[in-house]
This record gives sequence, structure tokens and C-alpha cells, in this order.
Amino acid sequence: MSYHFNEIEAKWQKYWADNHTFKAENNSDKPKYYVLDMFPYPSGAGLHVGHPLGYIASDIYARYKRHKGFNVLHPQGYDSFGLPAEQYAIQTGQHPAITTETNIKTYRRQLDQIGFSFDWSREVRTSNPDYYKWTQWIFIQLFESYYCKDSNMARPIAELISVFEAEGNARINAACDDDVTAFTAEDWNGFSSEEQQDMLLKYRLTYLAKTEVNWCPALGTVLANDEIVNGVSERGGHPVIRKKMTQWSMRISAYAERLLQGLDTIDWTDSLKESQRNWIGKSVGASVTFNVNNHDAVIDVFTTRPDTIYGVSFMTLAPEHDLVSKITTAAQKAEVDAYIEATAKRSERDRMADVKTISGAFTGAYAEHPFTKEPIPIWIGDYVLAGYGTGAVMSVPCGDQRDYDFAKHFNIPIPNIFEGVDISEEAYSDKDNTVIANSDFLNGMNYKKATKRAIYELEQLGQGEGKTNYRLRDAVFSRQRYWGEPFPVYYVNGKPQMIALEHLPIVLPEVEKYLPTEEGEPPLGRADVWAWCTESNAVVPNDKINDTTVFPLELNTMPGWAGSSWYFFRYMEEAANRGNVFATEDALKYWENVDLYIGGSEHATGHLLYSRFWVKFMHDRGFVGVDEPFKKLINQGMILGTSAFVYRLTLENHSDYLANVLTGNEFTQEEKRKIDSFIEIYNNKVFASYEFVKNHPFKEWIPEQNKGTLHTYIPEIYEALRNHFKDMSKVIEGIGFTVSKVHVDVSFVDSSDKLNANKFEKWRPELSNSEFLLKEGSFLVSREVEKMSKSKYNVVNPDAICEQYGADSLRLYEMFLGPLEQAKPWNTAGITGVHGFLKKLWKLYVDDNGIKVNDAEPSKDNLKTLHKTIKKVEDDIENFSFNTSVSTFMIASNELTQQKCTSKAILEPLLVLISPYAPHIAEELWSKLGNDQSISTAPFPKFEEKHLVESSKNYPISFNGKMRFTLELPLDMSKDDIEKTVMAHEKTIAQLQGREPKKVIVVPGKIVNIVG
RNA sequence: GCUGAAGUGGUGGAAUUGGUAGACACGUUGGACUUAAAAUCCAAUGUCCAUUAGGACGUACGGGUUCAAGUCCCGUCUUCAGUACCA
Repeated sequence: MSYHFNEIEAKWQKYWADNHTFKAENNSDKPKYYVLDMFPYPSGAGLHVGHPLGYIASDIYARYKRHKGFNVLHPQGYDSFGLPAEQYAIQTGQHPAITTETNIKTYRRQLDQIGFSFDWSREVRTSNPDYYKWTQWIFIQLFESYYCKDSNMARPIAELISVFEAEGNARINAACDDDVTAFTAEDWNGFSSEEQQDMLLKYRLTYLAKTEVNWCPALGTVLANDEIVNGVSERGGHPVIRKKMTQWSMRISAYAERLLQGLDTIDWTDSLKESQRNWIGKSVGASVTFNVNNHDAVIDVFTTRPDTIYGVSFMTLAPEHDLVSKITTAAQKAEVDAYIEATAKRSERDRMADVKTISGAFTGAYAEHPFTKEPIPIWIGDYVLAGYGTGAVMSVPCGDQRDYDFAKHFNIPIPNIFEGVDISEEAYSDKDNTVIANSDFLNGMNYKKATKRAIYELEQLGQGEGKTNYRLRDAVFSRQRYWGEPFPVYYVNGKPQMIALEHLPIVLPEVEKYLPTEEGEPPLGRADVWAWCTESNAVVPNDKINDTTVFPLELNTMPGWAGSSWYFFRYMEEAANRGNVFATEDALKYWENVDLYIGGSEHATGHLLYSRFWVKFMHDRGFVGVDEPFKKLINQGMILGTSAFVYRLTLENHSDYLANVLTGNEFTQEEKRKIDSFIEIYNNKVFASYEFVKNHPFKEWIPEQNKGTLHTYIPEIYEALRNHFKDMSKVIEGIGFTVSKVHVDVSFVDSSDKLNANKFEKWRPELSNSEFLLKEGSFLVSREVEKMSKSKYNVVNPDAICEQYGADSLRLYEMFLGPLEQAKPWNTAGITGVHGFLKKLWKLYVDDNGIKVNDAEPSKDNLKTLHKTIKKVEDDIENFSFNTSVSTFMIASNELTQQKCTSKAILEPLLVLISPYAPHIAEELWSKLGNDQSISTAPFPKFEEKHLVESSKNYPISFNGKMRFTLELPLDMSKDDIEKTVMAHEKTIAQLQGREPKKVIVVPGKIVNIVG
């Protein structure tokens, strides 16, 4: 009986589905464990072998936890709103819901065939109205909340309103827009309803604001930064302009400090936490107000170094700063205007990328130093960004390198305010060893003391205060797209109104085209039935809009991160109980949060920050009990492709070339004609084995297809051409060629990098009848590691692997490739190693007569092999070191085969160890051993130290640290006895050649080292 | 520039606390079986020197600590990822 993996795998996948083997229970005596994969977007291309890597790892962990007696929640679903489906819809007119459905089917089939232990009964899809009903509900809750800085949490907006009614906003300490001014209870009560709504919007956790976006008029849409290349759109190369649009924003900045502090409570990688810390960008310092001379104006700056305030020798404003036009003197106006114009032309990217060019202009105006009252020239410079802080800097050239460079460039004085520091070459930015000088009351103080004192003195003057600044900006939440969640919002007199929970979901309307309207409105502007009737509480046709009972609905949709910011809570509830709540309290209480989250690092500052924000908000408002979504998080590394290249010859007639003329090589008309017809037949059809190119000095210069040309004279190839085309040497003499490197589909190449010429010729019509220049009888391709992508022909589909080797082989091999978190290249050739292991494993249990396992008493060696495997595998899984477990399994099966082990006492527990990795073969052999229950909850074997206890050790004997030979000695031998035995050994005597050792180091159980 | 991770045979990688560097695989070479191929099995395989015995070198590079360094310390280089005129 041999190992028929296809049959076995299909059988068990069906069994698991039919028996709901992996259904999680919401009521269980077992401890809970929640393992989650990052939400997949079901793309049209389906899965390639890189995608399941993280799913396999999490599946191993989930299965392991079941063996360890946990009630495991391991769900899966789809982040099914998104741009690709919408773009496909724009191109083809096909409704995104249909393509999404098709793509999900493909995904599901591919996932099923890999044998994941998902509880599919809990599947969610963000584009499903039953789901996005609750996304809309959360949005409403954000709208109905403000952030109270006193209690440091979100609270209902109603509380704020009652304070406004009773006493105005003077005592309110809340996160709000910068432009909020003070008002009294009388003011508030006197406000019109519209004025009150406007004011509340400045406090709400989601609010409407005019935000600058990258608007592409030609595409009629807003683009993300990475969709813009060199100032034009990536698609189509259309111009992009900065445009202000009214959009929903999320007041995530209110949570900056808590998002930062929360990082200390979760088990994430340092690099990930570091990215989030950088993104939040906390800096502690002071805000300082400078009066502008001869103007009724002030410049506010934020500085992290108030201690250096006496070193200020100029101010720099962003060219876009509002004050610039007001304060610029007539004499400087021309220069300043020219500079502003030049800056505006430079794209944000150019401006940021160019660090070397120092540019700026003097406004002619002066500010007043708060302490010395000296005039300080005000400059503008594009190294100051309008969007960060206040858009203005107090420039301290002696302490900041950029200020220093600017001052040097424009001959601005650089006063030195540091004691005993040379600043003639560069700025001195070391905070720790600073002693302040030339600074009046700050003289002699260190950074800490001087900072404190400077802030105190500024407060006395009323010109500054201590302040903490965060880089984190509020997140824009509107998208001008079709395929996303509609907002539960309609507008009365232009003011947003929320639709009550009982009328949700507001379902995405039908449109006849998925493009923006001609007027530049989002695609929902094309919907005919998209108005809200406050009497029937229903969506009604637009022509009913009367602005008394029927109002227009919001035209934007929500961004991709809306649905993915809370989906992990939805999984906690069983589908049957999801009707009236996003998840019941019991479910939320039982599952708490995700214990293990696995996914790619590209979500470091997007999804992973936004979901933390939403969870903290939901926690504040009492909707969930936890305030972090993901306790432990692991990033899986990317799987790269191993591209294959062939070397193609592009032929030219060189009969008249100098080289031939010089050698006296002449061609007759007849010969030239032959050359031409040869080229006609064989141009771009002759391929040279990589062996010919391998040692060429300019190998690196050989261009890829269509990427320039390089004439390469490779004598071996001429030689090969002459051999290949017998009796045509004269023709060959007259031919010149260019070699270019061409991607070839990796499925045509075998494990030894030999090309399958048949498959290659059938690939494309123009490749038929190709000629191959072999070296030593074989045609080799070259290989390079690149990102896996269709255009590089290095994509490997898991379907093909499952078909040829089976899902268990795929699972093992993905793990075997290397550490989970590291990027590593895929090379299908290596899979024969793990596949061979599974066959060997099978043979350990089954021979031609069926199962061969018996009740034989296990030998000492058998037990040793089993228990060292238990220990190693358990440690490995706990440390997410899955690659080393696979090696351990191989070693165990090699050893047990060697030992001719047939003992059930060994082979049965071994199956449990392997089952998280290769569940199908484990189930099959488990049932063959007579078990009638699935292996999935069989207890994990218990490690027993006693089987590993050794009586002797093969000591390495080193001389001056170099191992020369080994010696088997009893472990209970004393240090002295070991030394005596070793010193008396003939090999030791031979090594020493009569020398007297200076010292003998004996570490019992480890090593002996003889020095001298 | 900054932050983080990493650099080990032809290749993927192992070495968990400083203690036998290269486990386990792939590939390669040779052999067995076979009419042949596939499959399977056996052996060798870091580099160099040597017929053998054996020896020298060897974990990016240069130093250091130690009886002993892939592992610890200092410096340099390279690669990858993230981020960026962040005041």
C-alpha cells in the first residue's frame, strides 16, 4: 500500500467539513485560544505559494493548541470591499459584487485544498450588508462621542451638550479642532441649531473637515501618495493637483498618547512597535510665541529645545505659511514671490527627496526675541513643512544641522551658546552633554535644567508653555469610490445627520457606471435612488428630495480600513446570534481579544494602528471589554520567486563590419544573401545555455529583454554556433549578435536548472522551432531571486503543488524553507525533500501487506528518539520556529526507520506531533491504527526526561580551543578522573609531542580543552 | 540621514546559555537495481595541501575579551525592510 496523498487529502478534507471538526464552542470548560490571520482581500489572481505561508503557521499553532486542550477559535473571512474589484468594474461594467463572489469561490477552493482547520461557520465578508450594518453603527457611535482629556477617554456627546448648556465650554478639556473659541452658556443657548451643530462637529470623534487631497482631474478621483509618480498619476500619467475637499476625518490624534502607551502592554516585535512609535511621533518641548515687529502678528513655533532659545538667529516659515504675504516688505516681495512660485512647482516628493539643495528667501521682516528683544530676521524655506507643527521654526543654527546649513548658505550669524564646543564645522546636537552658555539666566545649566527654566520664564512672559507634539494626523475617512461601505448619513441644510440603528444597514445603491460623475462627484452621485425620507425611514428616489422630509444622502464611501478595524470581534459570535448585535456580550467576554495574530508587516502603520484606535474607542464606550485587539503579533516574511532566464541571440548581418574587413574576410553577394536568409530564419530563435555566459566578464551587463542592447563578443558562442550549424561557418563569420536575458516560466525548468525545451517551444508561437546551443549536452538557465510576480513568470500556484505533491508536502515545505519572519526565495525543486520524508513516514507504518505497527515493547532507542522529538517540537512551536521542527521530524523518521521500529507506543504519539504540520497523513495513519475519532483533539504527548538521561558523553577533546578527537567517557566521572584519563590517552600524548600543558580545562558534560 | 533586521558551503538553512561550525534538505558526483526511464536504496560532498595518516584555512571585513567566539565588546562595509527636511 503506497502513499496516495490525493485520495487521503480529499477524504479528510471532506470528513472535517462533514463533521464540523473545527467548529469553535462559545461555551466550553477548556481555556480559550484565539488564532487569527490577517484579513485576506480576495484578488482575481487567486493565491500563489507566498500567500498561505502565514496561514499554515497559524494553522499549525491552532492545531497544536487543540492538542494541548484549548478551545480554539481559528476563523477566516474576506476583506471584500476594495479598489481592484472597482477598477475591474470600471473596465468591464461587471458589478463588483459579482467579481468579488467569483474571487471568493476561488480563494475558498484554494484554501480548502491546503487543509486549514478554519471554523468556516463564522466566516465574515466586509461587503455583506449584515456585516457593514455594524461598521455603519460604529461610525455613528464615533460621531456621537467626544474625547474628554480629563477622564482620558471617549464619552457620549450628550454629556458635552449638557455642559455647554449649563456653563459653556470654558472648563471643557477635550480633543477638538484648533479654531474653537470660548463661549458661555448664554452664547450656546443663543446659537442657532446650525451653529450648535457646527460647534459640536469640532468635538466629535468623527467630523467633517476641509482636507487637502491629491486630486486628479483627468481620472476624476483622489489618489493616494503612492499612486502618484513624479507629480503625475501612476495610471495614465495625468497631472495631479492639491485640492481642498470636505471629507470625514477620524480624530485618532486624541488617542496618540494611549496608542503609544498601549504598545508596552502587547507582545509585538520591536520593529513593529518602533514603526508605530515613529508614526505617532511624540516629541516633548515647548510652544513659543514670537511677536513680529511693526505688525499686529505673532509667530507660534514648537521646539524640542527651548533650552537653546538664546541661540536663535533667524526664524523660518514654510513658504505656504499664512503670514508670509502679510509681513513681506516691498523690497523683498519680488524675491519671496518668485521663491513661493518655485516651491509650488516642486512636487511634495521632489521637495522631500532633495536634501542637498538649500534654498530660501528673506521676507524683510523681523521678529522680536522674547528675552533679549533683539530683532530676528524672518526667512522662508521649503525645508519647513506647512503640514507639520505650526509650519514655522525658531532656527538655532548652532544646535541643529539643517538650521546650520541654512545659516551658512545665507551668511546668517551662528551664535554659539554651548560651553566648550567647537561649532566651526557643524552643529552640536548632543543633548546629554550640553552646558548652556551666553544665555543669561540659563548659563551653566544642562539640557534638562535649562529646558525647565526656559519654559518657566516663557510662561512668566505669557509667550510660551511646555507642550507635547504628536506627528500623528487625524485620518481621512471619506473615499470617492463605489465599492465601499456607504455612510449612514444624510444632510439637512448641509449639516450631517445620522440614521438610527433600527434603519441600518444603508445598502449600497445600484449605479449604471462606477466612475465619478461629470461634475466630479463620487460614483454614488450616479445613483437615482439615493435620498433619505425621514417619514418612511427609507432610501427613496432622488427626485423626491424636498429638503423638508426627504434629504440627500452622503455620496462618499468608507475606506478599506473601516471594515477591517473591528472584524475580529465579529468572529467571536456564532452566525446564528449575530442578528441584533455585532457580537453578544457573552461572546466578547469569553474570547476577549486575539491571542495570536499573523500577517504581513505592510500593515504596520495602517490597519494595525486604526484597529487599535477603534478598539480603544469601543472600550471607552463600553462596547467591548478589552482595549487592545491583538495580544501577540507575528509578521511572516515574504516568499520571493526564483526567476529563470534564457539567453537569446538577436542576429545582425556583420559581413561589412570592420572586423571582417581587417581580417581580410570577404563575402560574395551570394554569401551575403545566405547570411540574410539565415538571420530571417533564426533571429531571436537561437538560445545559448547559461554555461556560455556564466564566466563572461560583462555578464552583469547583459540587458534584459527590451532594455537596451549591448554587443557582446563571446567566442564560446561563435564556437557553439559553428558546431550547431554544421557546414555554415562562413555564414556564421558574417553574423554579429546581441545577447539578451529573457524571463522564462519557472515551470519549464527542473531541479538542476535544465530547461525543458518542449514546454518552452510550446509556450508562445514565436518560440516554436527554436535552436538551443547546448554545453556538455545540457541547456541551463540562470536564476535570480525576485519578488513573485506574473510579469516575471516566477509565480508558483499552490494548486499545482497540491496536485503533484499534496497539501501536506506543501505545508511542510513552506515551513521548511526557513524562519517564518524572514523573507526567503521559493524553489519548487526542494519540495522533493519533504515529499520523500512523507513517503518514508508512510512506510514506517504501512507495507505491502497493510499496517505493520504492532504492540512490540519499545526499545530504549525508540523511546529516546520519541521523547527528544516531543521536546524539540514543543519548544519549536512555542517559539514559532517551524522550520526546525520539520528537520526534527525527518531526523526522527530516519532514526526510527534505522531502528526498524514498529511499536505502537512510539508511532502513535509521533502522529500527534506531526499532525499540526501534516494533518491529512496523520489522520489517515491515526485511523489505520484503529482510532475512530479525529486526531485533532488527541492530547499532545507528554515529554519524559528520563528517556533522555545518558550515562556517558562523547567528549570533544580540544587543544588550544581546536577540537582534535572525541572520547567517550562516563557522565558521572569526576573532573580529576576525566583529566587523568584524557592526559593518559595516546592521542593526547601524540598531540602534545612531549610538551607540558599549561592548563587543562574540564567542563563536565561539555568539553575538555588542553592549553599549552 | 534615522530606526529595525540581517550577512554561515554551489543553494535553502541549523547551531536555544560562549563549549565538536555546516544538523536537516536541495543540488552535484559515484555506485546498486532496471532492456531503459522513473521510483527506490547506498556512498561521497566547506576550501586548500597530502597517496595515506593527517594538516592548514574557514561563519562579511579589521581589532579586542576569553582556556574557548558564528555567538560577547569596539570599529568598518554590505544587503533588506520601514521612515523621512518632524523643528
